[in-house]
Amino acid sequence: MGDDANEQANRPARKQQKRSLRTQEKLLDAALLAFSESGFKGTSTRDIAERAGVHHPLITYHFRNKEELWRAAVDRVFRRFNAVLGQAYSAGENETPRSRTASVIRAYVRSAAAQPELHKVIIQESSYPSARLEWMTETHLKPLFEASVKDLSHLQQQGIAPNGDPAMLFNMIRVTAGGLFALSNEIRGTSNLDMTDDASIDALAEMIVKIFLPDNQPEQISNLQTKIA
Amino acid sequence: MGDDANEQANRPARKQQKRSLRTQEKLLDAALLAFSESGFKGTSTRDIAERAGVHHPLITYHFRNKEELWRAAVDRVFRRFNAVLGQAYSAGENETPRSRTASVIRAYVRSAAAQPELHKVIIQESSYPSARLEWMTETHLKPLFEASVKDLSHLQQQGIAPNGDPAMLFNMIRVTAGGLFALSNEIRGTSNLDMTDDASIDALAEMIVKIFLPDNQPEQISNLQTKIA
DNA sequence: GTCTATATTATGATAGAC
DNA sequence: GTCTATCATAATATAGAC
Repeated sequence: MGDDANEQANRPARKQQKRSLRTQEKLLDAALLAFSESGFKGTSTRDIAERAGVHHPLITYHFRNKEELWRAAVDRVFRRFNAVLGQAYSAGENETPRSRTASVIRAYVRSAAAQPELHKVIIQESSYPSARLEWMTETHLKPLFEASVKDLSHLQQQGIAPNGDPAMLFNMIRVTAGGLFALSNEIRGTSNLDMTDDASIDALAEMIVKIFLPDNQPEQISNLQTKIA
Repeated sequence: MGDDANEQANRPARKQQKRSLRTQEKLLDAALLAFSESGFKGTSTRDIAERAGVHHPLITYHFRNKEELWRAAVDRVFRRFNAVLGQAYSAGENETPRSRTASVIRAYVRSAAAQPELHKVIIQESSYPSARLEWMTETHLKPLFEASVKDLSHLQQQGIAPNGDPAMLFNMIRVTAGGLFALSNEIRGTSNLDMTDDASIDALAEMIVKIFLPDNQPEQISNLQTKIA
Protein backbone atom coordinates (compact mmCIF):
# COMPACT_ATOMS: atom_id res chain seq x y z
CA MET A 1 0.00 0.00 0.00
CA GLY A 2 3.07 2.26 -0.26
CA ASP A 3 3.30 5.23 -2.58
CA ASP A 4 5.79 3.35 -4.75
CA ALA A 5 3.31 0.68 -5.74
CA ASN A 6 0.76 3.33 -6.51
CA GLU A 7 3.23 5.31 -8.62
CA GLN A 8 4.21 2.26 -10.63
CA ALA A 9 0.61 1.34 -11.23
CA ASN A 10 -0.35 4.88 -12.23
CA ARG A 11 2.49 5.68 -14.57
CA PRO A 12 1.02 4.03 -17.69
CA ALA A 13 -2.45 5.06 -16.67
CA ARG A 14 -1.36 8.68 -16.52
CA LYS A 15 0.25 8.40 -19.90
CA GLN A 16 -3.00 7.06 -21.30
CA GLN A 17 -4.93 9.77 -19.54
CA LYS A 18 -2.71 12.37 -21.14
CA ARG A 19 -3.23 10.96 -24.62
CA SER A 20 -6.93 10.70 -23.98
CA LEU A 21 -7.06 14.31 -22.88
CA ARG A 22 -5.20 15.35 -26.01
CA THR A 23 -7.69 13.69 -28.36
CA GLN A 24 -10.52 15.16 -26.31
CA GLU A 25 -9.07 18.61 -26.79
CA LYS A 26 -8.57 18.07 -30.49
CA LEU A 27 -12.18 16.96 -30.76
CA LEU A 28 -13.41 19.94 -28.74
CA ASP A 29 -11.49 22.39 -30.93
CA ALA A 30 -12.76 20.82 -34.12
CA ALA A 31 -16.30 20.56 -32.76
CA LEU A 32 -16.45 24.22 -31.79
CA LEU A 33 -15.27 25.31 -35.21
CA ALA A 34 -17.68 23.04 -37.05
CA PHE A 35 -20.69 23.82 -34.86
CA SER A 36 -20.01 27.55 -35.10
CA GLU A 37 -19.89 27.35 -38.88
CA SER A 38 -22.75 25.03 -39.66
CA GLY A 39 -24.85 24.80 -36.52
CA PHE A 40 -25.81 21.66 -34.66
CA LYS A 41 -27.93 20.05 -37.36
CA GLY A 42 -25.60 21.09 -40.16
CA THR A 43 -22.54 19.53 -38.58
CA SER A 44 -21.78 15.84 -38.92
CA THR A 45 -19.75 14.02 -36.33
CA ARG A 46 -17.72 12.57 -39.18
CA ASP A 47 -16.71 16.05 -40.24
CA ILE A 48 -15.67 16.88 -36.69
CA ALA A 49 -13.62 13.70 -36.41
CA GLU A 50 -11.98 14.41 -39.75
CA ARG A 51 -11.07 17.97 -38.74
CA ALA A 52 -9.63 16.64 -35.50
CA GLY A 53 -7.68 13.94 -37.32
CA VAL A 54 -9.39 11.29 -35.24
CA HIS A 55 -11.49 8.23 -36.04
CA HIS A 56 -15.15 9.02 -35.67
CA PRO A 57 -16.20 6.30 -33.24
CA LEU A 58 -13.92 8.04 -30.73
CA ILE A 59 -16.54 10.76 -30.39
CA THR A 60 -19.00 8.34 -28.92
CA TYR A 61 -16.25 6.93 -26.74
CA HIS A 62 -15.19 10.26 -25.25
CA PHE A 63 -18.44 12.23 -25.31
CA ARG A 64 -21.24 9.66 -25.53
CA ASN A 65 -22.97 11.46 -28.42
CA LYS A 66 -23.15 14.56 -30.63
CA GLU A 67 -25.16 16.57 -28.12
CA GLU A 68 -22.72 16.00 -25.25
CA LEU A 69 -19.80 16.94 -27.48
CA TRP A 70 -21.61 20.14 -28.38
CA ARG A 71 -22.24 20.94 -24.75
CA ALA A 72 -18.60 20.31 -23.77
CA ALA A 73 -17.32 22.48 -26.62
CA VAL A 74 -19.68 25.33 -25.72
CA ASP A 75 -18.77 25.10 -22.04
CA ARG A 76 -15.16 25.46 -23.01
CA VAL A 77 -15.45 28.69 -25.04
CA PHE A 78 -17.64 30.34 -22.47
CA ARG A 79 -15.20 29.54 -19.69
CA ARG A 80 -12.37 31.01 -21.75
CA PHE A 81 -14.36 34.10 -22.68
CA ASN A 82 -15.55 34.74 -19.14
CA ALA A 83 -12.01 34.40 -17.78
CA VAL A 84 -10.77 37.24 -19.99
CA LEU A 85 -13.80 39.40 -19.25
CA GLY A 86 -13.65 38.78 -15.50
CA GLN A 87 -10.01 39.75 -15.47
CA ALA A 88 -10.73 43.08 -17.19
CA TYR A 89 -13.61 43.64 -14.83
CA SER A 90 -11.44 43.13 -11.73
CA ALA A 91 -8.49 45.06 -13.13
CA GLY A 92 -10.61 48.19 -13.54
CA GLU A 93 -11.77 48.33 -9.94
CA ASN A 94 -10.03 51.61 -9.18
CA GLU A 95 -10.90 53.40 -12.41
CA THR A 96 -13.81 55.80 -12.84
CA PRO A 97 -17.09 54.13 -13.89
CA ARG A 98 -16.77 55.41 -17.45
CA SER A 99 -13.16 54.36 -18.04
CA ARG A 100 -13.80 51.03 -16.33
CA THR A 101 -16.73 50.35 -18.64
CA ALA A 102 -14.59 51.40 -21.58
CA SER A 103 -11.93 48.92 -20.48
CA VAL A 104 -14.47 46.14 -20.18
CA ILE A 105 -15.87 46.95 -23.63
CA ARG A 106 -12.37 46.85 -25.10
CA ALA A 107 -11.72 43.50 -23.42
CA TYR A 108 -15.07 42.23 -24.65
CA VAL A 109 -14.32 43.22 -28.24
CA ARG A 110 -10.83 41.73 -28.17
CA SER A 111 -12.08 38.53 -26.61
CA ALA A 112 -14.92 38.31 -29.11
CA ALA A 113 -12.42 38.81 -31.93
CA ALA A 114 -10.16 36.11 -30.52
CA GLN A 115 -13.06 33.66 -30.22
CA PRO A 116 -15.52 34.45 -33.01
CA GLU A 117 -16.83 30.91 -32.53
CA LEU A 118 -18.54 31.96 -29.33
CA HIS A 119 -20.84 34.46 -30.99
CA LYS A 120 -21.35 32.25 -33.97
CA VAL A 121 -22.55 29.42 -31.76
CA ILE A 122 -24.87 31.74 -29.86
CA ILE A 123 -26.38 32.93 -33.12
CA GLN A 124 -26.65 29.41 -34.49
CA GLU A 125 -28.51 28.18 -31.45
CA SER A 126 -30.71 31.26 -31.23
CA SER A 127 -32.04 30.65 -34.70
CA TYR A 128 -34.76 28.35 -33.42
CA PRO A 129 -35.96 27.20 -29.98
CA SER A 130 -34.30 24.08 -28.60
CA ALA A 131 -33.25 22.41 -25.38
CA ARG A 132 -29.68 23.36 -26.24
CA LEU A 133 -30.57 27.05 -26.41
CA GLU A 134 -32.39 26.83 -23.07
CA TRP A 135 -29.40 25.18 -21.45
CA MET A 136 -27.00 27.73 -22.90
CA THR A 137 -29.22 30.61 -21.81
CA GLU A 138 -29.58 29.43 -18.23
CA THR A 139 -26.00 28.29 -17.79
CA HIS A 140 -23.97 30.92 -19.58
CA LEU A 141 -25.98 33.78 -21.03
CA LYS A 142 -28.17 34.84 -18.12
CA PRO A 143 -25.35 35.42 -15.61
CA LEU A 144 -23.47 37.71 -18.00
CA PHE A 145 -26.67 39.44 -19.06
CA GLU A 146 -27.87 40.16 -15.54
CA ALA A 147 -24.56 41.49 -14.30
CA SER A 148 -24.14 43.68 -17.39
CA VAL A 149 -27.64 45.14 -17.28
CA LYS A 150 -27.23 46.00 -13.61
CA ASP A 151 -24.00 47.87 -14.34
CA LEU A 152 -25.50 49.58 -17.37
CA SER A 153 -28.44 50.84 -15.33
CA HIS A 154 -26.05 52.50 -12.90
CA LEU A 155 -24.16 54.06 -15.78
CA GLN A 156 -27.43 55.40 -17.18
CA GLN A 157 -28.32 56.95 -13.82
CA GLN A 158 -24.96 58.68 -13.82
CA GLY A 159 -25.55 59.98 -17.33
CA ILE A 160 -22.65 57.99 -18.72
CA ALA A 161 -24.62 55.57 -20.88
CA PRO A 162 -27.46 56.60 -23.22
CA ASN A 163 -31.03 56.32 -21.94
CA GLY A 164 -33.51 53.64 -22.92
CA ASP A 165 -34.29 50.10 -21.80
CA PRO A 166 -30.99 48.83 -20.36
CA ALA A 167 -31.69 45.31 -21.62
CA MET A 168 -32.05 46.68 -25.13
CA LEU A 169 -28.94 48.80 -24.72
CA PHE A 170 -26.92 45.82 -23.55
CA ASN A 171 -28.00 43.79 -26.54
CA MET A 172 -27.16 46.62 -28.90
CA ILE A 173 -23.65 46.92 -27.51
CA ARG A 174 -23.28 43.19 -27.43
CA VAL A 175 -24.15 42.63 -31.09
CA THR A 176 -21.89 45.42 -32.29
CA ALA A 177 -19.08 44.05 -30.12
CA GLY A 178 -19.54 40.43 -31.13
CA GLY A 179 -21.72 40.27 -34.21
CA LEU A 180 -19.27 41.84 -36.63
CA PHE A 181 -16.83 38.99 -36.06
CA ALA A 182 -19.51 36.45 -36.83
CA LEU A 183 -20.05 38.31 -40.11
CA SER A 184 -16.38 38.66 -41.01
CA ASN A 185 -16.67 36.51 -44.13
CA GLU A 186 -19.43 38.69 -45.49
CA ILE A 187 -17.82 41.98 -44.47
CA ARG A 188 -14.61 41.03 -46.22
CA GLY A 189 -16.68 40.61 -49.37
CA THR A 190 -18.63 43.88 -49.29
CA SER A 191 -16.06 46.26 -47.91
CA ASN A 192 -12.32 45.88 -47.67
CA LEU A 193 -12.55 45.57 -43.91
CA ASP A 194 -10.79 42.57 -42.42
CA MET A 195 -12.32 41.97 -39.01
CA THR A 196 -9.54 39.58 -38.06
CA ASP A 197 -7.08 42.43 -38.42
CA ASP A 198 -5.82 43.99 -35.17
CA ALA A 199 -6.33 47.50 -36.53
CA SER A 200 -9.97 46.78 -37.32
CA ILE A 201 -10.53 45.21 -33.91
CA ASP A 202 -9.14 48.23 -32.09
CA ALA A 203 -11.00 50.64 -34.36
CA LEU A 204 -14.27 48.86 -33.63
CA ALA A 205 -13.63 48.94 -29.88
CA GLU A 206 -12.92 52.67 -29.95
CA MET A 207 -16.00 53.41 -32.02
CA ILE A 208 -18.21 51.45 -29.65
CA VAL A 209 -16.79 53.34 -26.66
CA LYS A 210 -17.23 56.70 -28.37
CA ILE A 211 -20.74 56.03 -29.59
CA PHE A 212 -22.18 54.14 -26.62
CA LEU A 213 -20.32 56.08 -23.91
CA PRO A 214 -20.25 59.61 -25.34
CA ASP A 215 -18.66 62.13 -22.99
CA ASN A 216 -21.25 64.65 -24.10
CA GLN A 217 -24.47 63.20 -22.83
CA PRO A 218 -27.73 65.22 -22.86
CA GLU A 219 -27.29 65.86 -19.12
CA GLN A 220 -23.97 67.58 -19.69
CA ILE A 221 -25.33 69.51 -22.64
CA SER A 222 -28.14 70.79 -20.45
CA ASN A 223 -25.58 71.95 -17.93
CA LEU A 224 -23.68 73.75 -20.67
CA GLN A 225 -26.82 75.42 -21.91
CA THR A 226 -27.72 76.45 -18.38
CA LYS A 227 -24.32 78.09 -18.11
CA ILE A 228 -24.93 79.96 -21.35
CA ALA A 229 -28.29 81.22 -20.17
CA MET B 1 -55.50 31.03 -85.68
CA GLY B 2 -58.17 33.30 -84.10
CA ASP B 3 -58.02 34.56 -80.54
CA ASP B 4 -60.88 32.27 -79.56
CA ALA B 5 -58.94 29.12 -80.27
CA ASN B 6 -56.01 30.46 -78.30
CA GLU B 7 -58.20 31.34 -75.33
CA GLN B 8 -59.75 27.92 -75.23
CA ALA B 9 -56.42 26.21 -75.37
CA ASN B 10 -54.92 28.43 -72.67
CA ARG B 11 -57.68 28.27 -70.12
CA PRO B 12 -56.66 24.97 -68.52
CA ALA B 13 -52.97 25.83 -68.93
CA ARG B 14 -53.48 29.04 -66.97
CA LYS B 15 -55.27 27.17 -64.22
CA GLN B 16 -52.33 24.79 -64.00
CA GLN B 17 -49.88 27.69 -64.04
CA LYS B 18 -51.71 29.23 -61.13
CA ARG B 19 -51.59 26.03 -59.07
CA SER B 20 -47.96 25.58 -59.96
CA LEU B 21 -47.18 29.11 -58.81
CA ARG B 22 -49.01 28.48 -55.56
CA THR B 23 -46.92 25.42 -54.71
CA GLN B 24 -43.79 27.30 -55.71
CA GLU B 25 -44.69 30.06 -53.28
CA LYS B 26 -45.45 27.59 -50.52
CA LEU B 27 -42.08 25.98 -51.11
CA LEU B 28 -40.28 29.33 -51.15
CA ASP B 29 -41.89 30.38 -47.88
CA ALA B 30 -41.03 27.09 -46.21
CA ALA B 31 -37.52 27.09 -47.63
CA LEU B 32 -36.76 30.58 -46.38
CA LEU B 33 -37.91 29.71 -42.89
CA ALA B 34 -35.98 26.44 -42.78
CA PHE B 35 -32.77 27.83 -44.29
CA SER B 36 -32.86 30.83 -41.95
CA GLU B 37 -33.20 28.55 -38.95
CA SER B 38 -30.79 25.77 -39.76
CA GLY B 39 -28.60 27.02 -42.58
CA PHE B 40 -28.09 25.37 -45.95
CA LYS B 41 -26.37 22.21 -44.73
CA GLY B 42 -28.63 21.85 -41.72
CA THR B 43 -31.84 21.95 -43.75
CA SER B 44 -33.18 18.90 -45.53
CA THR B 45 -35.34 19.21 -48.59
CA ARG B 46 -37.74 16.74 -46.99
CA ASP B 47 -38.20 19.12 -44.07
CA ILE B 48 -38.92 21.98 -46.46
CA ALA B 49 -41.44 19.88 -48.37
CA GLU B 50 -43.12 18.85 -45.14
CA ARG B 51 -43.40 22.44 -43.91
CA ALA B 52 -44.87 23.44 -47.25
CA GLY B 53 -47.31 20.53 -47.17
CA VAL B 54 -45.97 19.30 -50.48
CA HIS B 55 -44.44 16.04 -51.65
CA HIS B 56 -40.68 16.31 -51.71
CA PRO B 57 -40.00 15.32 -55.31
CA LEU B 58 -41.82 18.52 -56.26
CA ILE B 59 -38.78 20.47 -55.14
CA THR B 60 -36.69 18.94 -57.86
CA TYR B 61 -39.52 19.49 -60.29
CA HIS B 62 -39.95 23.19 -59.59
CA PHE B 63 -36.43 24.23 -58.60
CA ARG B 64 -34.06 21.58 -60.03
CA ASN B 65 -32.20 21.12 -56.73
CA LYS B 66 -31.64 22.33 -53.17
CA GLU B 67 -29.21 25.07 -54.19
CA GLU B 68 -31.58 26.62 -56.73
CA LEU B 69 -34.40 26.58 -54.22
CA TRP B 70 -32.16 28.38 -51.76
CA ARG B 71 -31.24 30.98 -54.33
CA ALA B 72 -34.85 31.62 -55.29
CA ALA B 73 -35.90 31.94 -51.66
CA VAL B 74 -33.09 34.39 -50.90
CA ASP B 75 -33.83 36.44 -54.00
CA ARG B 76 -37.40 36.74 -52.82
CA VAL B 77 -36.67 38.16 -49.34
CA PHE B 78 -34.13 40.61 -50.64
CA ARG B 79 -36.55 41.93 -53.23
CA ARG B 80 -39.19 42.40 -50.56
CA PHE B 81 -36.78 44.07 -48.16
CA ASN B 82 -35.34 46.40 -50.77
CA ALA B 83 -38.79 47.45 -51.90
CA VAL B 84 -39.67 48.70 -48.41
CA LEU B 85 -36.30 50.37 -47.95
CA GLY B 86 -36.34 52.03 -51.36
CA GLN B 87 -39.79 53.41 -50.67
CA ALA B 88 -38.64 55.00 -47.40
CA TYR B 89 -35.59 56.36 -49.18
CA SER B 90 -37.64 58.03 -51.90
CA ALA B 91 -40.32 59.27 -49.51
CA GLY B 92 -37.76 61.23 -47.49
CA GLU B 93 -36.40 63.20 -50.43
CA ASN B 94 -37.58 66.55 -49.12
CA GLU B 95 -36.59 66.04 -45.50
CA THR B 96 -33.37 67.27 -43.90
CA PRO B 97 -30.44 64.80 -44.16
CA ARG B 98 -30.74 63.85 -40.51
CA SER B 99 -34.48 63.27 -40.44
CA ARG B 100 -34.31 61.46 -43.75
CA THR B 101 -31.64 59.12 -42.39
CA ALA B 102 -33.73 58.63 -39.27
CA SER B 103 -36.70 57.68 -41.44
CA VAL B 104 -34.61 55.19 -43.39
CA ILE B 105 -33.29 53.67 -40.16
CA ARG B 106 -36.83 53.31 -38.83
CA ALA B 107 -37.92 51.67 -42.08
CA TYR B 108 -34.88 49.40 -41.97
CA VAL B 109 -35.65 48.28 -38.42
CA ARG B 110 -39.31 47.70 -39.13
CA SER B 111 -38.52 45.79 -42.31
CA ALA B 112 -35.88 43.71 -40.51
CA ALA B 113 -38.41 42.92 -37.78
CA ALA B 114 -41.00 41.91 -40.36
CA GLN B 115 -38.51 39.64 -42.14
CA PRO B 116 -36.09 38.29 -39.55
CA GLU B 117 -35.34 35.49 -41.99
CA LEU B 118 -33.33 37.88 -44.14
CA HIS B 119 -30.75 38.61 -41.48
CA LYS B 120 -30.75 35.03 -40.28
CA VAL B 121 -29.92 33.82 -43.77
CA ILE B 122 -27.16 36.40 -44.13
CA ILE B 123 -25.64 35.27 -40.84
CA GLN B 124 -26.00 31.61 -41.74
CA GLU B 125 -24.21 32.05 -45.03
CA SER B 126 -21.54 34.30 -43.56
CA SER B 127 -20.49 31.63 -41.12
CA TYR B 128 -18.11 30.08 -43.63
CA PRO B 129 -16.95 30.89 -47.17
CA SER B 130 -19.02 29.42 -49.98
CA ALA B 131 -20.16 30.06 -53.53
CA ARG B 132 -23.57 30.90 -52.10
CA LEU B 133 -22.11 33.65 -49.92
CA GLU B 134 -20.19 35.07 -52.86
CA TRP B 135 -23.31 35.14 -54.98
CA MET B 136 -25.34 36.77 -52.22
CA THR B 137 -22.64 39.35 -51.62
CA GLU B 138 -22.29 40.37 -55.23
CA THR B 139 -25.97 40.28 -56.08
CA HIS B 140 -27.64 41.72 -53.01
CA LEU B 141 -25.28 42.87 -50.29
CA LYS B 142 -22.81 45.04 -52.17
CA PRO B 143 -25.36 47.38 -53.78
CA LEU B 144 -26.98 48.18 -50.43
CA PHE B 145 -23.60 48.46 -48.74
CA GLU B 146 -22.12 50.85 -51.26
CA ALA B 147 -25.11 53.15 -51.38
CA SER B 148 -25.32 53.24 -47.59
CA VAL B 149 -21.63 53.92 -47.02
CA LYS B 150 -21.72 56.76 -49.52
CA ASP B 151 -24.64 58.37 -47.70
CA LEU B 152 -23.02 57.78 -44.32
CA SER B 153 -19.83 59.51 -45.44
CA HIS B 154 -21.79 62.60 -46.36
CA LEU B 155 -23.56 62.54 -43.02
CA GLN B 156 -20.21 62.31 -41.27
CA GLN B 157 -18.90 65.31 -43.21
CA GLN B 158 -21.94 67.27 -42.07
CA GLY B 159 -21.33 66.24 -38.47
CA ILE B 160 -24.58 64.29 -38.31
CA ALA B 161 -23.13 60.80 -37.99
CA PRO B 162 -20.27 59.85 -35.62
CA ASN B 163 -16.75 59.78 -37.01
CA GLY B 164 -14.77 56.67 -37.84
CA ASP B 165 -14.52 54.31 -40.81
CA PRO B 166 -17.91 54.63 -42.55
CA ALA B 167 -17.84 50.95 -43.54
CA MET B 168 -17.45 50.01 -39.89
CA LEU B 169 -20.15 52.45 -38.88
CA PHE B 170 -22.56 51.03 -41.44
CA ASN B 171 -21.98 47.52 -40.17
CA MET B 172 -22.46 48.61 -36.57
CA ILE B 173 -25.80 50.20 -37.39
CA ARG B 174 -26.75 47.30 -39.55
CA VAL B 175 -26.18 44.62 -36.89
CA THR B 176 -28.03 46.57 -34.22
CA ALA B 177 -30.90 47.15 -36.63
CA GLY B 178 -31.05 43.56 -37.88
CA GLY B 179 -29.10 41.34 -35.53
CA LEU B 180 -31.39 41.63 -32.55
CA PHE B 181 -34.23 40.06 -34.51
CA ALA B 182 -32.03 37.13 -35.44
CA LEU B 183 -31.35 36.69 -31.72
CA SER B 184 -34.98 37.06 -30.60
CA ASN B 185 -35.18 33.50 -29.27
CA GLU B 186 -32.19 34.05 -27.04
CA ILE B 187 -33.20 37.56 -25.94
CA ARG B 188 -36.60 36.30 -24.88
CA GLY B 189 -34.78 33.85 -22.63
CA THR B 190 -32.34 36.22 -20.94
CA SER B 191 -34.43 39.34 -20.58
CA ASN B 192 -38.18 39.79 -20.83
CA LEU B 193 -37.79 41.61 -24.11
CA ASP B 194 -39.91 40.32 -26.95
CA MET B 195 -38.33 41.51 -30.17
CA THR B 196 -41.43 40.52 -32.16
CA ASP B 197 -43.39 43.03 -30.13
CA ASP B 198 -44.24 46.35 -31.85
CA ALA B 199 -43.23 48.34 -28.78
CA SER B 200 -39.79 46.70 -28.73
CA ILE B 201 -39.32 47.29 -32.43
CA ASP B 202 -40.12 50.98 -32.14
CA ALA B 203 -38.01 51.33 -29.00
CA LEU B 204 -35.04 49.81 -30.78
CA ALA B 205 -35.46 52.09 -33.79
CA GLU B 206 -35.58 55.18 -31.58
CA MET B 207 -32.51 54.11 -29.61
CA ILE B 208 -30.55 53.53 -32.79
CA VAL B 209 -31.49 56.95 -34.12
CA LYS B 210 -30.61 58.65 -30.83
CA ILE B 211 -27.30 56.86 -30.38
CA PHE B 212 -26.05 56.80 -33.95
CA LEU B 213 -27.43 60.17 -35.01
CA PRO B 214 -27.01 62.25 -31.84
CA ASP B 215 -28.04 65.88 -32.26
CA ASN B 216 -25.13 66.86 -30.07
CA GLN B 217 -22.11 65.90 -32.10
CA PRO B 218 -18.56 67.06 -31.17
CA GLU B 219 -18.69 69.63 -33.96
CA GLN B 220 -21.76 71.29 -32.50
CA ILE B 221 -20.26 71.12 -29.03
CA SER B 222 -17.21 72.96 -30.33
CA ASN B 223 -19.46 75.62 -31.79
CA LEU B 224 -21.23 75.93 -28.48
CA GLN B 225 -17.96 76.25 -26.64
CA THR B 226 -16.76 78.84 -29.13
CA LYS B 227 -19.88 80.82 -28.39
CA ILE B 228 -19.16 80.60 -24.66
CA ALA B 229 -15.60 81.83 -25.15
C1' DG C 1 -7.64 3.42 -25.51
C1' DT C 2 -8.08 2.47 -30.51
C1' DC C 3 -9.74 0.46 -34.52
C1' DT C 4 -12.88 -2.16 -38.16
C1' DA C 5 -17.26 -3.52 -39.35
C1' DT C 6 -21.95 -2.78 -39.37
C1' DA C 7 -26.91 -1.77 -38.08
C1' DT C 8 -30.23 1.76 -38.89
C1' DT C 9 -32.01 5.79 -40.40
C1' DA C 10 -31.97 10.09 -43.16
C1' DT C 11 -30.80 12.53 -47.22
C1' DG C 12 -30.57 14.40 -52.20
C1' DA C 13 -32.03 13.19 -56.45
C1' DT C 14 -34.32 10.45 -60.19
C1' DA C 15 -37.39 7.21 -62.84
C1' DG C 16 -41.56 6.26 -64.35
C1' DA C 17 -46.76 5.54 -63.50
C1' DC C 18 -50.83 8.37 -63.57
C1' DG D 1 -48.53 18.83 -62.86
C1' DT D 2 -48.55 15.18 -59.28
C1' DC D 3 -47.51 11.01 -57.11
C1' DT D 4 -45.13 6.37 -55.63
C1' DA D 5 -41.14 3.80 -55.63
C1' DT D 6 -36.40 3.63 -55.50
C1' DC D 7 -31.25 4.37 -55.89
C1' DA D 8 -26.94 5.89 -53.97
C1' DT D 9 -24.91 8.11 -50.44
C1' DA D 10 -24.12 9.92 -45.88
C1' DA D 11 -25.53 10.23 -41.23
C1' DT D 12 -25.64 8.70 -35.95
C1' DA D 13 -24.57 5.24 -33.22
C1' DT D 14 -23.05 0.60 -31.59
C1' DA D 15 -20.76 -4.02 -31.30
C1' DG D 16 -16.91 -6.31 -30.81
C1' DA D 17 -11.88 -7.36 -32.25
C1' DC D 18 -7.31 -5.87 -30.88
